[in-house]
Amino acid sequence: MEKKTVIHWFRKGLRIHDNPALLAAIEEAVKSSSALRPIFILDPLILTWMRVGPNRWRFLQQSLDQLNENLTKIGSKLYVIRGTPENVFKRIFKDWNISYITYEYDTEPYAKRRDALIEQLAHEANIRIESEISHTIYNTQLVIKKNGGKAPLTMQKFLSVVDSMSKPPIPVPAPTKIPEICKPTLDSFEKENPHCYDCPTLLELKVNEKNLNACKFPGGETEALNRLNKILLKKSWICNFEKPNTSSNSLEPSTTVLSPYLKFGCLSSRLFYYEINKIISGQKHSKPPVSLIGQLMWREFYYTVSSDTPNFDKMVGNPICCQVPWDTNEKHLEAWTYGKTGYPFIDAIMRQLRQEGWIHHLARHAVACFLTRGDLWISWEEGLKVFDELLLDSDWALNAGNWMWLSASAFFHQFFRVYSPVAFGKKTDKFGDYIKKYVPELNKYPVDYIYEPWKAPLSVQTKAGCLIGKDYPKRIVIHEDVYKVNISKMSLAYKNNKTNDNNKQKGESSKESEPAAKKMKKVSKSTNTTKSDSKKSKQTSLTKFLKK
DNA sequence: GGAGCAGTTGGTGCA
DNA sequence: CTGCACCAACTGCTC
Repeated sequence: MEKKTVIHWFRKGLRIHDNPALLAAIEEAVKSSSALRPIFILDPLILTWMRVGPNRWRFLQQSLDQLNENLTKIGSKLYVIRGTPENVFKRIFKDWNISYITYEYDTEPYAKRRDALIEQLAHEANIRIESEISHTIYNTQLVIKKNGGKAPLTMQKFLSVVDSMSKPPIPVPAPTKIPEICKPTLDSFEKENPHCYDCPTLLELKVNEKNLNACKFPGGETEALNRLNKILLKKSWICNFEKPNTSSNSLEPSTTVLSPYLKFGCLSSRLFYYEINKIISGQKHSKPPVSLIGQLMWREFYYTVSSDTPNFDKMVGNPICCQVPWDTNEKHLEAWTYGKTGYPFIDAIMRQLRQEGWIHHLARHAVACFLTRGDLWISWEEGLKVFDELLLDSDWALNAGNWMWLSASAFFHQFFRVYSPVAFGKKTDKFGDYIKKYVPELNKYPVDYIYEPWKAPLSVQTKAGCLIGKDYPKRIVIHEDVYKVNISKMSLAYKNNKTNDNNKQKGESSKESEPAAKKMKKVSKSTNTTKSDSKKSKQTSLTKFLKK
């Protein structure tokens, strides 16, 4: 009989620092003189259905490599096991004589289902299983409890709730040397194939290295800590940080780019939180929601709301999401996705996203507004899918939450504030250097036309070697026309939502009211000017009110 | 229950 | 260059 084995199961949390579940596993292994096997499960099926672009596969591959390195340094290693979690556990329950399993708690619905299944299996096999909270700074369930059983739906409310709670747990140190006695022997698979638990290569992850761009943000815990430590040196920058004042289109990132490391858990959000707090305490400093701590609080906020909201990543069946009759337009969606809208600022952002896997938060605002309520009137769920594929930091809760925010579907409601695909970028890059970098076909354009190349006279276009409509697309919509129509469509969607909500509350059948989508089509044809339309709607709501 | 205010990050035009 | 009113007018929260 194989000697007893203790498992720590890595999923997110790809680090050894501030990893309480890993520490618990080590402690148990030492105490019971068991073998310690830290594992990561690589499900080959996921390679076929998950929306993960090559940049993020590379980031994961690098993160696993560094995790294995860091585990090796303390006398262990990472066992990467191929298969579905269910099949993998069924097999190792038998082969490894497992007595105890630990993992980091995960709030995502997919993860909750997965973990419930494994907990059930462990229970049936009489194996102890324990999870620790360390992906978020706060325990999301406690935040919800403190707020009366519901997730706070505004940032201010969230901040007041966490302020009234006790300070979050202090990060735990990384483990040091693991005793020899906890070293596992080779199992029968390893005897046949000594490399069967090795970290995956890019080839195994079906990434064609030839298609990859230069790696700007390498994955892994060591990279994460190096990046954090460099930032921590900039004390006055940290104290003065205000997100809205950072640039969406500088040639090098104007923010920390720690998000991919937080997403995979290469960096502990609690460590980041405590290190920043150390620096700002006793100093004059910016405050949430715009400060660096505020950025972490936004992450907590979305994690908390998403854990408490059904269908959080969808419009239909999502109780906090405004139901909007978005259009489908394959051509426009494709133009947006590949950076061919004819708006250089928008296209530069979308191309940077595809190449590098990271774009500034405000750049995300500009393209998200453009896709949804601003210009194209396409569902935020389509944008979410593209971001999910291409972002290194794509995080289920944050991605859906921010898409709802930008499309004014939840959290944010001032839908009449629309980003201009021309004016917004000019504020921080008046010469268009960012555009020239990512949309190189325009790099000979004079500064007067770089944001609006369709305005360039033919002679200028010829001289710059780039004809609009041939070498660079003609803009696919006229922003100054469509955004006004879209504002009034949004206004109507809000009104319909309100009536539907009221009907629901009264317990009336919603079938009686005309479906929102039908109403919308009628109106969008007749909306020429915002003024007359909104006056009309004001009147109708007033008469309705008087009739009551 | 209604008024008033605030809400991480809009754009434009004018003083 | 900065500050401000205006655009038309949203929701959630507080009092």
